[in-house]
Amino acid sequence: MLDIRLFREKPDYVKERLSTRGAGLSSMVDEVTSLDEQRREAETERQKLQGDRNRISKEIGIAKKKGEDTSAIEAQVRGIGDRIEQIGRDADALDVKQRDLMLGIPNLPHDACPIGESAEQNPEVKVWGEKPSYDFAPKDHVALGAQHGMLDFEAGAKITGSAFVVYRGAGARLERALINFLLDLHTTSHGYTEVNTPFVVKADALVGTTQLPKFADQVYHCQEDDLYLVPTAEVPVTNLHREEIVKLESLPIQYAAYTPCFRREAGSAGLGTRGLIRMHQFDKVELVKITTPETSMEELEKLTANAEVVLQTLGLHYRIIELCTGDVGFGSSKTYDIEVWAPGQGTYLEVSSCSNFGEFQARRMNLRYKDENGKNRFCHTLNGSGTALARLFVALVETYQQADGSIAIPAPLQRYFGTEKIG
RNA sequence: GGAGAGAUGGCUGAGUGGUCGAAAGCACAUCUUUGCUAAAGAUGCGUAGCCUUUAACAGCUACCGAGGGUUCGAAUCCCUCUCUCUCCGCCA
Repeated sequence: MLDIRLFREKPDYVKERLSTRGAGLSSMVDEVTSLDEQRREAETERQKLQGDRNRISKEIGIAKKKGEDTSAIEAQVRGIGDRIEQIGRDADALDVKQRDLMLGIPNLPHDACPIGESAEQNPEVKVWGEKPSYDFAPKDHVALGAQHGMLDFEAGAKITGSAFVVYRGAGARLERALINFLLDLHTTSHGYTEVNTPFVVKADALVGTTQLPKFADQVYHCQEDDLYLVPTAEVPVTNLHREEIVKLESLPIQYAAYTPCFRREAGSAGLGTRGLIRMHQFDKVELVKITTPETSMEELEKLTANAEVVLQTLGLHYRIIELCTGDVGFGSSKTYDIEVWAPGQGTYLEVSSCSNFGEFQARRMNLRYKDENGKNRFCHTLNGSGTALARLFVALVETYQQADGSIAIPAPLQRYFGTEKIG
């Protein structure tokens, strides 16, 4: 959520920034400011009447002690009470309306975020390694998965539905090895604290990290208990500190967490992809940082670098693109996407999206810290995948397939997996 | 799932309809004093919003787990919910 004061004081700036995301957003600014004016007018009136009531009610108490008759003055206060209720209803309604509107307005892209209209304009900012070449026709992970009995899409469809998979044998073991490898890497080499959270959360948590209310159709909801399956560990982990005032000395707070991620992918009918690329459930190790406003941009660079180490250690070719203003996510002010090369697909796959949300999420979840002057200020929050598992699995098996059909396991992963190759 | 108890400011803990945003203690901050590494005294010490303002101060409003209700007036009475603790049941 954005700061309402920014709308009052610099409406043109807010409009200008929002318009870099796309047309149509800047008109919301005028809607907010006019609503805000009405709301405050009603609020001020209500508060003035409440003051009257408080004052006169006290007088009644004093008069009663003296044994005086107070029926006339009581009637007067009753009248005030009625007006408070009327005006209060207006004020509350305007307040809800304003909040709903504000929750639907995306974050302002940072000045450092490149201007652009769509994904085509995302600049490539880094390339690491090279596309591997093969003297045979590389297979894709679906074929390799079937060949080694690692991936069973039919079983996933049978017990749950399409876009769910069953990992078997070496596949299940590889998935588990990768999770352990990633958690160990980030906790021992990069200073993150491992957390293991619930995989279901309440609505407030999703509002805090911006999945609700706008993207309600993308999350699985358990109606009976009003709980949601996490679409990413970002949700439970960032919300760990919601409604807290954290100590300045504790910043930056850095967490690494493994969770499965559940996404309805509504709107992407058939999901349009083969294999593991786009599933309703996939594993992911997520990195989350809570920082001061002054350090968040440099922490974004570090976070991205931490995620890159994963691919470097595994020897996987990747590139980094920076999302332009027209493509950057709803809550983000600046985002890097890391895309790994998958030879069997002949394409890059997004395995990590590293974002600085500024105070956008912190404001929604009321996450603050006390600064040097003892003043409460909103923290900045960041997160990035470190990395998504399913696509990492894809890149790994497709990259390391051998002419004889076997799959080599990169050296750093061998102690987690147990052997040097599959097949 | 059943029975009972509870939820008050950073912490402990008073307060059962009227000058209560809330006693007291602890902790913390500043100052003073004695002096020596501890003690005494004074003052201050919640959050958010509104109004005003260059800014601050002052003022006003709301907040005593959450949401409703009763009342001229609610931390205090009533209802619903959430969470915590104890006992019983069930259970990996």
